[in-house]
Amino acid sequence: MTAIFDSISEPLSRRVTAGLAKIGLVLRSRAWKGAGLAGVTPTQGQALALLREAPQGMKLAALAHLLGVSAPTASETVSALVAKQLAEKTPGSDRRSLTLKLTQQGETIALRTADWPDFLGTAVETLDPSEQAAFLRALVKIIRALQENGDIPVQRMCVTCRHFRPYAHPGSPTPHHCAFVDAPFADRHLRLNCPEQEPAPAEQRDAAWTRFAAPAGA
Amino acid sequence: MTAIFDSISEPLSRRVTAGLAKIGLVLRSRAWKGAGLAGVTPTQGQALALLREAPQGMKLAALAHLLGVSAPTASETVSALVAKQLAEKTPGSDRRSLTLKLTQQGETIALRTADWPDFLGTAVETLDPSEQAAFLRALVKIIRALQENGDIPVQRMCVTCRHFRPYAHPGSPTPHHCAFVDAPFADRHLRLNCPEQEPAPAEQRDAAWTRFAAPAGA
DNA sequence: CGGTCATTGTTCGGACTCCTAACTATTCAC
DNA sequence: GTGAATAGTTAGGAGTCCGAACAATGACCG
Repeated sequence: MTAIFDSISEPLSRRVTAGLAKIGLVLRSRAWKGAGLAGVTPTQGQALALLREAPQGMKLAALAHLLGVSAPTASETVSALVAKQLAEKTPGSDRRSLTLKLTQQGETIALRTADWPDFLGTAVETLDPSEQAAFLRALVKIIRALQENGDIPVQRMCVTCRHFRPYAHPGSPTPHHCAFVDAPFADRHLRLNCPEQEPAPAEQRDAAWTRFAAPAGA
Repeated sequence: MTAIFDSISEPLSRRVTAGLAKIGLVLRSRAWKGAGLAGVTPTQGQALALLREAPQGMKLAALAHLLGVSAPTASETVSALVAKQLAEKTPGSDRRSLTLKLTQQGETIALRTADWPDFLGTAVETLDPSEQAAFLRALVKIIRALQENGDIPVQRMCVTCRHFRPYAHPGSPTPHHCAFVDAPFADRHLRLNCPEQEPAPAEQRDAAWTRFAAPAGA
């Protein structure tokens, strides 16, 4: 039953990564055009978005880690934002560290630049809802694997959260449960960046993952 | 049956694009580290990969378009590659245009740098095969939508190919058919970059797409 | 033939991205 | 206290990216 294409094609996972890379490429190139209009460049825009998600402020090293760049690059980027009066450096806990915060203007710009990948959202919406949900579920799995491997900074995802109860309601259309808001939910509600997320202890996390990742969800 | 999460969450498509953006971010940052070892930078590596797929050579403007950058940027990038003796400029059809080709060394490096997203391949392989296939299918849909919208250069995909016969074998595990090699295939074999691809005329393309995209494939 | 006009690619100036290496200031550990 | 770790900056260099202005060449038209 093996098709000829199984032997003559590149591996499936390779074609998938190629596809993801193509999307990454266009995101990068769009970021220059789109974010450029708002007067900020891609990395600066990314930094604004990250700072917006951390209203209590963020250290430079943390920002560098999240951006996936070295400390000097982050330092330069922040300096540029400060020069544009979109962010400010406030004293941190130490006298050597500092806390980064957005200014009023920064908030405004951050909201505006958060829209730049809208063209991609439009493309995603050509998938029907159940396909989007399955796609999101697969993305979560991929990102978790990257995180587990140390290839990506730790994300505030449901699947590694203390309040996540996968398949607490088997058979239901909303089979999972969030113990924080005490409500059931489905794959389509999975979050990558929940403000309420708290990392679960290792043992709980592994058990939850095993249960969540089972093919049939059984 | 609407869950509380439907009202308090960001839209599904937005969370999907956020996930794709996160993967794009790590690809970018990895490209600096990984490709840096081979002595080429991300854009240069990307250019090598594109040139490798076009053994007959490529014009500068075409490369710029595929890279998603302006002509000056492409010109600089190519100059860097030529200086490193990884590519060469040969006369084109005109006396103003030129044809870009890889050198022997360039081939070697292109093969090496083609490996850099391997860490992502490893993560993708944590999905079971049927989930990978569904993921690829969804990626194809997204990329097609981007292409249709002019957000991404035209790709050599099965779904827009003259030889593509979606669901020519309904009910079979390999329901589609490629008229070029005259063999059946499945979603998991879909290609994003087939050397044999020839764009189908508009009418055929639309008919094939309608048939392919139908939820049940019926 | 000569005059436009579009095309192909380059150069220029400037801002940003990104790194490693070297540096200052501060804090912690013993 | 002295020395090691930590937080961030500066310096230098290669690369990425753009728009504007430029030289060629080719195409078209009167």
